Amino acid sequence: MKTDKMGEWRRTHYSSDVGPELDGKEVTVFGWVQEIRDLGGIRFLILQDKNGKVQITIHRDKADSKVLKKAESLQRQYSIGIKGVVRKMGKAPGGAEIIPNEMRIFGVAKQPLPLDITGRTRADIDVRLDARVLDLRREENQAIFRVQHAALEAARSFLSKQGFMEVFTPRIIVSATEGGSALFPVAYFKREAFLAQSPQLYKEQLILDFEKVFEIGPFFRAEESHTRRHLSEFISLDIEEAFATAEDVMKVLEELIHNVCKDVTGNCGRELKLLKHKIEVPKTPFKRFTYDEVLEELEEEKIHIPWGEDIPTPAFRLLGKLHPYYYFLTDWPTKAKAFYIKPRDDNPEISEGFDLMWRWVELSSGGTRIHSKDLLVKRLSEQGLSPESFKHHLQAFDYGMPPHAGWGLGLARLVMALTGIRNIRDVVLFPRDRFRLTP
RNA sequence: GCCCUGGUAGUAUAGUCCGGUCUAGUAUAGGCGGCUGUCGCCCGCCCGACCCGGGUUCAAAUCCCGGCCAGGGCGCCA
Repeated sequence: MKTDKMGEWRRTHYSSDVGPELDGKEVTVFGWVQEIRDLGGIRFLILQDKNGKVQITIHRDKADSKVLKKAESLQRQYSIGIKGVVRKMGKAPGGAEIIPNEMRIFGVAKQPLPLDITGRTRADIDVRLDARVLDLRREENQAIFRVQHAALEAARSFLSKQGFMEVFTPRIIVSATEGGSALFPVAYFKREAFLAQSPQLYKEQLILDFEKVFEIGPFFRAEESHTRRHLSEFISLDIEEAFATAEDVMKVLEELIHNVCKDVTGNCGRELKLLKHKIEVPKTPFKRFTYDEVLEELEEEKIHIPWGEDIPTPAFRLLGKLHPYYYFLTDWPTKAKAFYIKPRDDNPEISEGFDLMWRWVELSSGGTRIHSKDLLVKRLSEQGLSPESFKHHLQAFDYGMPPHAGWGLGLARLVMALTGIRNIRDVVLFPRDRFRLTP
């Protein structure tokens, strides 16, 4: 099919701008055909753009013959332009519609589409992800990413006001020595390198110069996990602060969450309505439970966890039922935390590490860091890591490393909390998991 | 890596337990036709499917075995 050129046409209004107050005004709108309702003598097109939908109405006996002919050739998902006159009309959605004088077809769409873009016939997530750009036509899906955008804006603005500076650390790193989760190897010229699993070491080094830094970026973990809250590639929001303790950065974190919730609630009314989700803006300070308190609580529920062990997922699910809000878990056993988390001075068995939970999901994890080189080297060895392979990191500790603390927050998990979406794949545009590498 | 569940038109499902009634039903999308106020428009007609391989049986969408794929869960996830 022959398509039209955009030519000199430029959009004058978005769908959301078209209302009864524009009655009689000529407008140019661009967008995609979401639905066609042909009643014979009258034909309704629902035109969708990034802001919403507007109805285009074509009367068979009144419309220009060229417009009529084009209208008859339209199909779902064609991208088109309409130049027409707004008419106040109580019977139209939003109280107004556009009567076209001219129509241009820019892009056609193969029929039938691989899934229902109106969302009435629901498709499985696998089918939806295979046709992700079409899946993202659905307004609820677009709403998720607008919420994410608002959350990011709120977080950036909050952190900047608190004196944090945004930085970027390398995604390509030299060795897999950070311990813990598996890394993806990459061919780096003639050497082997790895994709970074976190900015941890770099952000710690940078507080020596900038004191308060934050980073928002993708990280990679080659885990075997296949759950609704894990991906191989995820966006992490990290901060690190000099001359600070766990309690200090927990305050930053809870204030950040509070601000994000407040801003998203204020700015994303339409999106939250589309998602049928209400955000309860959490009051600060958040509740804090110690590891020991949680173990006791679980004991009452007949779940026994030996002291020092990590808390298994089913136990976390139960905790989420008991505490359906944002809360901190503190005083973790040192051996359950990473090598760089500082043991308490009065009891080295217990660390100054913490987790921020939302119900049963771990949103963030952080703590006071070790700033003594000797202790850090000792902890590395205890965890079976070689201090030699950390020499570039350790050099920072020779140059006046101050006490410091920080945390990392999983963006997609936060968006899940903000939208009520239960599968992390739904809140990532093109998710990468153990089995999915396309599209 | 382990466990559970599933795989039927473009999409979503019924049928599977208890083999024959299935020439595989329904909705939606798509095609054709009709309809001047729809907003999940409506009405009529049409197109379109049992994941792959093997086995059992007179007979397999249905039972068995293997494979592939998917979903969920667990472990793992500094």
